[in-house]
Amino acid sequence: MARAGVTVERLTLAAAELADQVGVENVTVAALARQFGVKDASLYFHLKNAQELRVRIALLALAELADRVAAALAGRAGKDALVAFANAYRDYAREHPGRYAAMQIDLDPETAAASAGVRHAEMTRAILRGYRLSEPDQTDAVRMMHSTFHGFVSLEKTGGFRHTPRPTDDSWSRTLDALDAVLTNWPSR
Amino acid sequence: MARAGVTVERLTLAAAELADQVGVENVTVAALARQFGVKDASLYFHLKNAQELRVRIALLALAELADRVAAALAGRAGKDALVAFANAYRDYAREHPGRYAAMQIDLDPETAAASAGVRHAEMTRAILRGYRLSEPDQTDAVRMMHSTFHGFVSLEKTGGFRHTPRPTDDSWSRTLDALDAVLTNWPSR
DNA sequence: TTCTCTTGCCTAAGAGGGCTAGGCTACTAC
DNA sequence: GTAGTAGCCTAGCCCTCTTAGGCAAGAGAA
Repeated sequence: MARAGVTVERLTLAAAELADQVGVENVTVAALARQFGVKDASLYFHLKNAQELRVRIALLALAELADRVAAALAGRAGKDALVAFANAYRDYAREHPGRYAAMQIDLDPETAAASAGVRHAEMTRAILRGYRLSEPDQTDAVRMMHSTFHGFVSLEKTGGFRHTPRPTDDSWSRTLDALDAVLTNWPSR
Repeated sequence: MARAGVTVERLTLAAAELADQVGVENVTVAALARQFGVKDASLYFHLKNAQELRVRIALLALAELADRVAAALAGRAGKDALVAFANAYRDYAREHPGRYAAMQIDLDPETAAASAGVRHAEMTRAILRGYRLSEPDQTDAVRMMHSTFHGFVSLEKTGGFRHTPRPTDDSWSRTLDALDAVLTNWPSR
């Protein structure tokens, strides 16, 4: 009997691709086992449980996204950097809806701290250097920025913007303009 | 044999409460049946399938949220209205995490059009009357506003802000300040 | 009251998925 | 070559979703 050669890495990658195709909620241990030509029970040698699969997809996605963002930010500053970051973020979410959805699951604190989410947060702060904000304004601005990106992408995906004919791409770029404007002129108390 | 007195309304309400307690993904036909002292199969007399349950939770939540927002907006205008809307939205999401999560599922177009989401959208536009924006700026602004609210609430819930000590309430109110500022001075092309 | 029809529940049963326990086998290291 | 372990298997349990078919309670008509 030849071995199937299952590894956690291969499982995670296959799970991520499955997630993009059918949604995270449909990423099942059984489906993966079929894909690898192996029985479901066998996968529990590599995984603690089905939840671990989703967590691993999330961590993979966080790392991939961080890489993309890093590449997009290289050599840019100010609004240029903002737009590049935003587009990298949105593009990733659209290309990988399942991976993106997995990112939203609640990671336990230690896992989150060890994840690429940290790199992500650092880069977000890096963008704001161009806008010369000091604490705590910087934290507030980071949170607003992240909220705007995530909210937009998320609503766009679930069809929240469907009832108005205006192209979402247009609204997106105007939202980035607005974000740039408010960061440039952050309201002081 | 006394009848259990199951109705779609009672089912939906129980499902919504269950969702708030254990999450939408754990709202199961079987669990509801247990709660009503009835066999699972019996519920299919009232429901088409398990998905319908989640849709009904979503519709209930949309209606409840629309009511809350309407109440919050009464007699307010400008930034006052913006803040009232935002807080009503966030409070609802925090009090009813399961219902809120259910709201994010993808409703098919006709269902969505018949839902209270429409009322919601109208009220959002009503806020913007105070800021005197004309189309298409108004649509862009509505989308940005909604994105910010949803994004913030969503990230707050999944722990996305946990790595920074700053109280999220503070970031929230500063975000609203910023939103007010950018709406007041919407960047023209 | 009695008959009838509909409504609301039931049992039975199959298809999946999650997961554990225990066993066999192929490779690895000595 | 042998011991040990890593990688897979079968069997089996529980849970959920869903369909099919049956029976009884209650409402309305005769």
